[in-house]
Parts: sequence; C-alpha cells; structure tokens
Amino acid sequence: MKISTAESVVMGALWTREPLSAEDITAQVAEGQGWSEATVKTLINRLLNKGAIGAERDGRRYLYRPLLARDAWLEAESQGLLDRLFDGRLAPLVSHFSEKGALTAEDIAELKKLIEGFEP
Amino acid sequence: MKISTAESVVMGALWTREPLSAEDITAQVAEGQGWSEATVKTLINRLLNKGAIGAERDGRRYLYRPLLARDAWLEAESQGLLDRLFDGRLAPLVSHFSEKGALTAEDIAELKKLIEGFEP
DNA sequence: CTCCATCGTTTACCGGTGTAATCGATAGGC
DNA sequence: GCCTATCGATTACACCGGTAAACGATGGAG
Repeated sequence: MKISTAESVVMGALWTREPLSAEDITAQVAEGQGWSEATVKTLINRLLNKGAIGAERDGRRYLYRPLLARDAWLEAESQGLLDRLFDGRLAPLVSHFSEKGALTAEDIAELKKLIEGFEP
Repeated sequence: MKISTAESVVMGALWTREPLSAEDITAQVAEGQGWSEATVKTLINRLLNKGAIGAERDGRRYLYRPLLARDAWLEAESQGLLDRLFDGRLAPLVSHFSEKGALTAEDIAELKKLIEGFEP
C-alpha cells in the first residue's frame, strides 16, 4: 500500500480528524497546498482505489476515513529510508545529524531523556 | 539536484570507488539489482545530465566520478524525510522507533554512547 | 584499408504522479 | 414536477522514473 506524497497530505487531514467529507478535506488542505478542489477530489479517488481510505455515505455525499493507519505509514516510510541510506540502523542516522551540527541543544536534551527512558 | 533511487544505486558504486568506467559500474551494480547493461548506461547518462557525476575520457571510454557528495545527498534525503514526517525534528523519529520496539539493545547502547559524546 | 566489436547516445515505452477539467447523476429549491 | 447546484466519477495530459533496445561513431584486429 504505497501512497504518494500528495496523497499523504490528504491522509494527513484524515489522520487529525475523522471522518471528513470531500469538502472538509479540501478546506483543510487546498489552501496550504495551492491545490484546486478538483485536485483534492482526484487524490481522494486514488486513495479510495488504493484502499487507503474508506467511504460511508452520508446523504448526498460521502464521509471518508483512513484505513491505512498513520503509524503504519510512518513506520514504512522511516524504515524505508533507514534501509536505503543507513543500512537499516538508526544510530548512523543520528550520528550523521550530529556530525552535521544539525542538532540543537534542545534536540540533544530530548534525545538524552528518550534514551535514558527506554533501556530497562 | 534530485536523484532517483535507481540513480542513487549507481552513485553508491562511485562513492565507494572512484573513478569507474561504465563497465566497472555495471559489474558492481547490475547483478545485485537485476539490471541489464543498457539500464546502467541510461542511469549513467541521466546522472551526467543532472550534473551529479562527471566524466573524463580514458582512451576509448570514459571514467566517471561523483560530483554530488555522498554526504550532501544523505543530508538532503534525511532532512527531507524528517521534514515531511516528523516536522523536521529528530527526536520524534527516534521516539517512533523506540515505541515500535524496533531498537535492539545494541542500538540503544550505541545511541547512548553517541549522545553522551556530543554535548560538551 | 576494411570490418567488427564496443562505447556512448538517442529513442522507446509504460506506469505512477501532480494537476486539473469535464461529465453524469441527483437532491433540494421553487 | 422541473431546473440547477453540487457530488462523485471519468478523462486528460505532461513529466518523471524504471527498464531497455536501437543506433551511430570509432579504435583495434587482421
């Protein structure tokens, strides 16, 4: 169940509130993305065909719900990148960012807390 | 300078040894990827056109070198994913993996060491 | 000097994606 | 009951990416 980046924006709307009508979705994403209403409709349809969302009738329109869980998607995307770039290991990625000096003090503190938290 | 995943496999060969002829590259990636020689040639050409690799003549053939640095590529890809999925922050990604139970004891140890290493 | 093998270059083709307009059904206003 | 606004569905189209074949130049064998 692979979804494209544009499709994932629509999923994003449905992951924060559910169910939503096509109008709702358009209201939530079209502005920020610079998309026309038609574009959103296309994306909704593609997601339906892929089975990533489901629809239930509500009078003259449909209400949509995500069938693909946000978590599963995050998982697949993240693992995919890790596999492609860092041989599946998380530490090299973190190391890469630290070497780049891309970590703020806050990042570091947060990571530290996380790591201390999960070893027992 | 965006390169596709197939193209990045070719870059991978050039990042480990440089310069390489087209034949070398084919030898190094075609088997593992199930690609024909023709496919590798196409990828080389697309990389040339994108300016991601350079070529210097060597008799009847060319030798290729990466112009795009592996590090810059890793950086762009990683940051891209972080931005798309985790609002640009590293900690949520790590947190995501830990919640998934996707971290081995070794991972944790490694991360711990890393984090202790870079705060001063 | 000629022919062939071998490069690199050009062209091909299909599916997916971004982006959107058009069409056909239908429910609600009058 | 009929017309129109509004849905969702269908169609469009260009570009990219994966995969590969065909073509054209050219250097080396004989």
